[in-house]
Amino acid sequence: MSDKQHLYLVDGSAYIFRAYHRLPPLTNPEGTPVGAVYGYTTMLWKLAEDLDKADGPTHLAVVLDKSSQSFRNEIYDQYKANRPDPPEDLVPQFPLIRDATRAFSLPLIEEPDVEADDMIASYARAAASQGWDVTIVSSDKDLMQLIGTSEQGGTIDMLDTMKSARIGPAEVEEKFGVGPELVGDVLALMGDSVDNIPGIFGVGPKTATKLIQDHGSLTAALDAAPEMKKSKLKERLLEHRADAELSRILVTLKEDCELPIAIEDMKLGKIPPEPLVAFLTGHGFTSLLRRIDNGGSAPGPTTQLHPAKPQNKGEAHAPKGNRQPPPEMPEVDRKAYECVQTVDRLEAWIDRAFAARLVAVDTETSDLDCMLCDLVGVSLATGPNEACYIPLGHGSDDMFAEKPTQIPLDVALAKLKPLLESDAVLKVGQNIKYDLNVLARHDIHVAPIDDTMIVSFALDAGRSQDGIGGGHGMDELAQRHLGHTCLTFKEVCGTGKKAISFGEVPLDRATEYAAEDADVTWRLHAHLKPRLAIEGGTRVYERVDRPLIPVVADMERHGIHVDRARLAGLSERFASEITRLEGEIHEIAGQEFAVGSPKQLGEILFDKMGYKGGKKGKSGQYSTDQSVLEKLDASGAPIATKVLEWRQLAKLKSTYTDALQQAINPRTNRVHTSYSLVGAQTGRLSSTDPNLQNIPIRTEIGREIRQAFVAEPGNVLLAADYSQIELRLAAHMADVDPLRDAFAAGEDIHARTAMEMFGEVDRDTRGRAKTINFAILYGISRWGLAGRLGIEADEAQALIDTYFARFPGIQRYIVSTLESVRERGYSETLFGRKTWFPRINSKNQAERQGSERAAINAPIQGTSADIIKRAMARMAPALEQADLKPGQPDGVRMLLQVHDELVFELPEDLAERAKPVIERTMAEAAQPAVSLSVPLGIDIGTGRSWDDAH
DNA sequence: GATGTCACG
DNA sequence: GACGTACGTGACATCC
Repeated sequence: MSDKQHLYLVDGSAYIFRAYHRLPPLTNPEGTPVGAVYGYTTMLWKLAEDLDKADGPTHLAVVLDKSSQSFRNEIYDQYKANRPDPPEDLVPQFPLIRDATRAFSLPLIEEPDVEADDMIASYARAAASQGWDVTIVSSDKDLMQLIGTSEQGGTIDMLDTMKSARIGPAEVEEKFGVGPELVGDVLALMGDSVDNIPGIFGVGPKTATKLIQDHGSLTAALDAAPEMKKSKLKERLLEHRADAELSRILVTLKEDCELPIAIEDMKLGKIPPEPLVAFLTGHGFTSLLRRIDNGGSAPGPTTQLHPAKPQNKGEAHAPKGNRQPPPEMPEVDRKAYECVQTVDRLEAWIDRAFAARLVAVDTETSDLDCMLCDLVGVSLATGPNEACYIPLGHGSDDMFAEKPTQIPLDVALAKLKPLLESDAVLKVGQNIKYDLNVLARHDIHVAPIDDTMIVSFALDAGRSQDGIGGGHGMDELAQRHLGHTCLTFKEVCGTGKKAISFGEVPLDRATEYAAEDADVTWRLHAHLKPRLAIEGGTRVYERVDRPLIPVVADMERHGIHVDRARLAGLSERFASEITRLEGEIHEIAGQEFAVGSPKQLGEILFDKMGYKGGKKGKSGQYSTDQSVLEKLDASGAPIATKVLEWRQLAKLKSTYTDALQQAINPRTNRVHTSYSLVGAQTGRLSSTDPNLQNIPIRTEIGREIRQAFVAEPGNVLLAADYSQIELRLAAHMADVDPLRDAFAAGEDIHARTAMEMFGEVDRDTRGRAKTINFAILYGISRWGLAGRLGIEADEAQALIDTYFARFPGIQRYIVSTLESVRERGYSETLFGRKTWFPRINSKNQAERQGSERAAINAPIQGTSADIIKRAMARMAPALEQADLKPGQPDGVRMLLQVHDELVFELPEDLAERAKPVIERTMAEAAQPAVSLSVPLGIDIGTGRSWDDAH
């Protein structure tokens, strides 16, 4: 083996297009494609393995196209203009190519304004002129011009990895009939329809080769044209000479590009295993992963094949992952932003976004409620400080006030629509569900999308202890990851009574705020998205959460019908009952007071009336909650009964019957909740404004509120819920055979537990068994269980011991889960969703134990959330396949999700056909990613109202 | 804005 | 020896 340096330059962009077409379409069940990425990964692997071989690389770099625009577009505006959009399922793979390259710790070259071919040419020439050998990993014919040997003895050849073929001067001669130095001349005559290089019309490879062979060069061939005998070819050569000369320039590679990384720095060494393992795991590339684990061959000559153990054992409360140094980007410069006020400038920005293939988008509106607001402006960003704001609805309502210059709303939206809907351009937003809804109301259906808030959640759920949006809000992310303080909405719009709507903000100020939001979103995406692959978040993000965003947006936008008159009737009834009870309470107490004030009530009950059992909390206030009042009630305190009744009615009236009437949207006449995808650390959704996930059901009087949720005439509501899903998952995850058998046999699970625990089943033992089953899911303590069952702590401990003895898997699950969380800092669901527990090793016992209980529960609650989310993402395709017209006025529509339940509205006559489709989609939602050892049971029903559907 | 309470899974 | 006692949410009323 000689000690000659050998540089390999990988043409990554060209590779993935070929890999996409050549490889089987590897996709996961949700259809997230990874075929090309897989091909690319195996290719890098193979190259790295060749390190010590003769002719193998000593140095290696990957070159990618930065954007689809280059200096050639300035020479010829039609350059590559005919190029079709990349296939829809290739687009999401582009960023993953970068992730893969980083996972191999390989240098990555991406330069604006030139193409990958130019960078390859420049590096190849530079290396060869130092006497290095160069291999270009590509089969692109344009690059064949470079093949040959330099004066310094460095050879340049090519390697087609798909055909395992070396391409040297002989192969070029065979293909083109001329040597590499004349390939450019042949190409200039031929043209290229894909790149839209004109060439000479009617001249193909055969003719082009012959002309160059005969005349020795392009110029000579063109010069000889007048002398040729009369023919079609002669005419064409004369007529299109200029085209050929332009083409010659276009196919010429720029060989003097600035080299951003020195070739010496491309030295290929041992591939560090950690990021690679993380990447392979994250994408489920298990066959490659096994090659590392089997003591084998991480690519490259490795001395240490296994990933190092994390160094921060026992320090999980001090995570480092989300405190990375900011990436290399210029400081945010608000003066760099453009306010777009003409169609020309708008078109320029749209072109720029198409060229970049990725654009951050943000909408500004008149109100936080995306179903009530008006669109006020749109901002776009294509890079750091490359951002603009397009005002569309600025100016006060005063008709005499002068409005600022703005592109008319309909004109601007018509221009933006093709960009926002183009498969070839990824739209990135921070909480993009909001923008999806705003734009959908203007008939713009934004896709494909990425969401920095959801990416942050997939990476860092639970890491932040408090803060609006659970620590995934933009201002917070900007501060944490970019070290940047955003302009706040309050700074721009003011606060309180003096607050103005965004449409009243002067344009210069509005531009600074709005364009900054898009700019910061772009930066956050660049920073956070690569972490997904490195840290194993890709699976849950790509397969669970990302596909859900448009699904949930649709549910929000459609809303649900509530019967206003019925709610008003209930409000009236409750009001008079409340008044009556209040009078009776005051009479018993012997004075008037605010029944709704726990402070006053506590003083009345325990000080004035002298009841026993008053317990003061740390705020020095008596507790008067339900359990306290029930005890008083049982010991014969009539006032406690009345207060309990009063509390129930006051709650139902204020929170439901009054508030829901207010929540009816006057435009749609329906109630539109807003779901948060980052609201619960476990991965559950949460629902706000109004919360439709806590509509009463447990009491008779509460269920009357459910009766006000109704279908439109001719339709019915369908409710489908997972039966005991968390217990089923616990049985599976903890390997509890008796529970699994009971579920498999369709038994009453609490009765079975009672039998195992107490040896007999009756109302009492079944009820206690049910309490214990739930206690298990929540992380049990003897005192907690004792309180719930009204027994002593040592009796409760005895029950817990019995439970563990009967179901030994449970204890193993608890111990191993806690061990893992203490060591790694996070828990994981069956689908790989992480929840971090920064206080799991806290010295404060209460804090630590609280984290432990949450950590025991999170994998179960989170897996349940993953499963129903997968069902939701698959629901529309499943209904479509069954011809149930999802989303259409005469079809089936999903309206609500309540953790283990989905609510649909559909024409009455579709109900019987819809039921099995919905049931199957929900029951099979874990598959094929996860194979459960218990069946998932679904209860399903229909009715005019939500109550009737149960 | 914090606290207490209670609606849901 | 004290701590505070089941997991995950959101809305409302009161009070400071």
